[in-house]
Amino acid sequence: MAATKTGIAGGPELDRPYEPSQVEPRWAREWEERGYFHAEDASDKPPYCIVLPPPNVTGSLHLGHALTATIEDALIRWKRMSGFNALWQPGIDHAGIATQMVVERELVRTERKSRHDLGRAEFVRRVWQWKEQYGNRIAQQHRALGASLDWERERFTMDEHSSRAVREAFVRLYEEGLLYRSERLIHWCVKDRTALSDLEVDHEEHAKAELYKFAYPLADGSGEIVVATTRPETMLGDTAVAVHPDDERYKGMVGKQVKHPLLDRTLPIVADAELVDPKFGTGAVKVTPAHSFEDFEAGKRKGLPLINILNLDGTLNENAGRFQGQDRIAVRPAIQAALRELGLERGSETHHMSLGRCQRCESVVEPLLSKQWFVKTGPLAGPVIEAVEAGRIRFVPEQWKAEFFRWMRNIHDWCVSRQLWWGHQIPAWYCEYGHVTVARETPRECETCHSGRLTQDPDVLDTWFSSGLWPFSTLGWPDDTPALRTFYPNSVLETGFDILFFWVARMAMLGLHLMGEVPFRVVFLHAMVRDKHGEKMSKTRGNVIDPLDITAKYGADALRFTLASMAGQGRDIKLDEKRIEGYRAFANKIWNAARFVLRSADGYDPDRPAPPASVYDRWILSRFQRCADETRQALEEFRLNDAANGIYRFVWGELCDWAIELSKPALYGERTPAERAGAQSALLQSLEGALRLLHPFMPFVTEEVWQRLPKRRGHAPSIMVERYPAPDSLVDTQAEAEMDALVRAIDGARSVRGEVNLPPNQAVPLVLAPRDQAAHRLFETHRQAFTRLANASEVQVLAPGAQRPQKAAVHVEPEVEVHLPLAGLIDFAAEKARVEKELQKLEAELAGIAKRLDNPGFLARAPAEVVEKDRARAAELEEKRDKLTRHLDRVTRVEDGMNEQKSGSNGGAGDEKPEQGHRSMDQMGTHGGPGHGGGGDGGTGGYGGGSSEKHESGGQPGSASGPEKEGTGGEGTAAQALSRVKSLARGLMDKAADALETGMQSAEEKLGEMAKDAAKLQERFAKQRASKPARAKPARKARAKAGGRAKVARKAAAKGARKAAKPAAKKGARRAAAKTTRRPAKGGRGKSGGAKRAGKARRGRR
RNA sequence: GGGCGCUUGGCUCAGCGGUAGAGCACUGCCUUCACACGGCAGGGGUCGCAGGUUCGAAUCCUGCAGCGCCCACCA
Repeated sequence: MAATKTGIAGGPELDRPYEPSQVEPRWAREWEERGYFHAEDASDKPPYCIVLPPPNVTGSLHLGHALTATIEDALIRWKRMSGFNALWQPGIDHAGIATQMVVERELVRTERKSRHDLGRAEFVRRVWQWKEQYGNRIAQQHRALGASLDWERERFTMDEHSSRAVREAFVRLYEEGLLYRSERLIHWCVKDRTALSDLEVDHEEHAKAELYKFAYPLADGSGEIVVATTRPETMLGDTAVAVHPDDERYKGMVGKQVKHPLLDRTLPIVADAELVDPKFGTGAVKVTPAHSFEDFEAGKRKGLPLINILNLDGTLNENAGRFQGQDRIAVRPAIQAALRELGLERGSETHHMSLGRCQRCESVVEPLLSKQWFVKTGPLAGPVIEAVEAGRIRFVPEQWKAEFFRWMRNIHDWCVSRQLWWGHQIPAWYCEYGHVTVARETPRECETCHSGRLTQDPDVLDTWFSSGLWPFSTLGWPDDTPALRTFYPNSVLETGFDILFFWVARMAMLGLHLMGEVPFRVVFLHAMVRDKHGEKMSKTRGNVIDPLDITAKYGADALRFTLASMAGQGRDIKLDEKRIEGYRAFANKIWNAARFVLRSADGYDPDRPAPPASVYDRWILSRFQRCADETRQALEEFRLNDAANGIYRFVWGELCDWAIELSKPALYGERTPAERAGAQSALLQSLEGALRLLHPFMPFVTEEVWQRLPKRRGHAPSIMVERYPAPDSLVDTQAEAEMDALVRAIDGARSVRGEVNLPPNQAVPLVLAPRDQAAHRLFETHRQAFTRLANASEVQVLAPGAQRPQKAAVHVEPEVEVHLPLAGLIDFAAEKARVEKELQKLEAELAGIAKRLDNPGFLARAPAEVVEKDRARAAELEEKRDKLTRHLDRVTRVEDGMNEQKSGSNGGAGDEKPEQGHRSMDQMGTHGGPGHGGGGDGGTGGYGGGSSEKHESGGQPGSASGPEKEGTGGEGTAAQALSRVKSLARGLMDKAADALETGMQSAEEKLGEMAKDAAKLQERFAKQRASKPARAKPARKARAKAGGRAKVARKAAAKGARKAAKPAAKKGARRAAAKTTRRPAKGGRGKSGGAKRAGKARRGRR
């Protein structure tokens, strides 16, 4: 069909369904080749900059990356379209430990060699080789997602420039005394044989341990002191026993010496209130300053010596005497045995403690005395705290600020040296006399003694040191570059909350210190994407989902939109593939809407769009503008989910469900040429605008469709360099009000149709009874809308106050009563039940309001507008109630008439009565029209005599109505109940399957849980049965007797009965959605669209 | 041990003081010429429990229970 030719070679026709795989790779390539992703170093446009959190070079794209990319690309594309010089800075992190481990494993696997076999230089060369081979993968994966990163600026934390920045930062901090080398207790991983920072240690909660007690004999032989420990082996490094100074038990012992039972040493008994909790254990603590952080501090206070008993691989060293060479954990029984032999064992108990494990390899981390480099964080953190307090850095969501403060205010010095080979080697050199020279370039001689024999510190820097410089090192720092001047501070730093301390805090400290200004204005933290069990996805768990598999299946657009729509979630995002599937349908919906609109776009001139010709045109343009305003607002506030959902709702619930449907007659040439042009224009404009609104979220389908739309002269060559929809003056409250009334009336007609079980494809006549002249004009104008959208065979609009048809089902709105004169098609007993049900609903709501309005406290204290709203609502409900009551009267009498009819009398239609009162009037005759065949013309054959035929042929309504009146049950109800139970059961099964699959629960636990759930299920089922005791069986009987047609009546009657006890109303619920005018876009598209929502809100304010 | 967060229909989640919502799933009807990756209609929740504040509470406060996360060197 190729409505408009695109500039893209090989573009598919607007085939159906939409096929993302044919579109996405092409545009991803095209955009990049055209240079759209590139930002200028300097520009007249205002700058906007986000740096992509550099993924690990070993990384493969997972859903966390995809979420990051989705959010950041949405922001960048939005800003770019809004006239900003938008830079999204890409890069890769060398990821010290992680990468070294990956390459080491690979080495063992392929060559059966360790890195030591290769030597440092060769090993590092291999890592680079690995990087060249695989390091580009994640960048390609980002391209597939449509990420508009400025690839020309792509960086690596180990590239020459970054390395220079690292050395510069190191030297400056050293010179300022903010970086020092010191022998201190650090976390040591004996497996990876490196120091770890505090953050790289995970604490296993409630680790089960043995609290072991043994006695130290006093040196003077006057007795013993019993200590409790979870680590008996560390007694080899003990240099004291501590008690609480106020502990009466040990008062006389403080100052005495105890004899070490296994080594030839004595140690003092000291008093320390800080270290010792007299209530714990025996109240006496063995002190091992070299192997416990707490003891280390105590040792400092008491001037105790440090005895290191460990080698770097976790075995005991020469200080362990005869235990030398054994592993520190494996040796434990031997130590215990030795103590037992000496008769010093004093029992043990089970104890729960937290155990530090290496984040990477999970081995138990050892506190170890070691010489390492540290960053003095106190002086760096202070200014950052001030900056955040002053609002120079803002947190979104704000709750993270508190967490950030907590950490920053209790910050410890940062151990930055790592005993690895892969990373930035520390720019410090030592001469043979132990002097240190720290320099930017390799020095020739020692700056202290001028010795030429220098050795560089073999250690490398923590990966986070280089990524801590990322917001400015990528822009050219330490040079003063135009890019740095333009894009520092970055606008937003967006990342997962899990690296708030690792990365964000360090960037804030280093950035503020080295640049003199905070590195970013906003810290925007997103949730973690979890697997379907809520488990964190990680390589070690093996539960990583490759987003590209998802992309291949549903398209990058669908994945991105899903992630964006869930971006509001605080901590966890449990991704359900079904959701993605749903949004693929959305892309397809857009595709087809465009297909349709383009099909009748002939004659449309985008440079001279026709003015709106109908309410529909003005309405959809107005709604578009509201959607645009709300989207921009949501984006400004980082509510991406609200933005995405709002657009979804506009496109599906308003543009497709209503605007397109209502415009069809005009587009098909059934109206005037002006109306046709107006409809074309309004639809194309709102579709085109919606595409631009949506582009940051679904870049591909919006581009592909946009290219095919007729465009203005001088339009941009791509939607991604078009302007984002700006404020305009399209809002038309008049049109919205009219549409609102119209939509409610049509919805009402549909609803009645549904409830009396008319098949959608069966056209039936419709009679509208408007409240006043204005309503009359409105509905007269829009008769055709009912024909099309409520499948009316004929629409008659009565004069206000005119006689209503009597054999009808009805829906009441304030402006209009919608009558379906369906004699012969429906069972009036059912209609009666239906209306009674609705009346009950109304009464319940009225009662609620009345209770409030009768409450003096409410009247006195509630805001005036709340009271007024209630009054208005009450009036509305009362009016509706009256109308329905009158309708019920008519139906009741018709029912009698039908009985007569059944018995042969053909009358029953003569007892109509006027609306305004209860005067009996027989003179109506042909007045009302539809009631009497003569009122309408051809179409009215649907009721009256002709319909009787249908009636009879369709089943036996008469016979159905008999049992129904008492039975009030239905197969519909039975089916619903069944589906209910099925749902519950499914949930149960899913949970069970999950639990078993993950092996997270023991079978016993699971059984207990299932039993509980099963009880709940049973209870519900019982409740459901109890609420309609006599129903199921009579219903079945009735069906058997009455045949299919009786279903209508049964269903309606059953519902009436069921609902009687429950005042809560579905319609009321729907109305609730209307109150949010600010954000009508909650959740999905909804059945009734925004027209209704907005309309209801306005009505409420009246 | 300290701190934070969560508990709303079968599932995943919005709502956070004024009439209980969305998507998926479920039920019924409809292959009407944009779309069955569709349309229309419908069923389903006393918002974890117990108190309190308020004219009014999913919404605010307190306590309890369950779940999760972060921080911390308690032997």
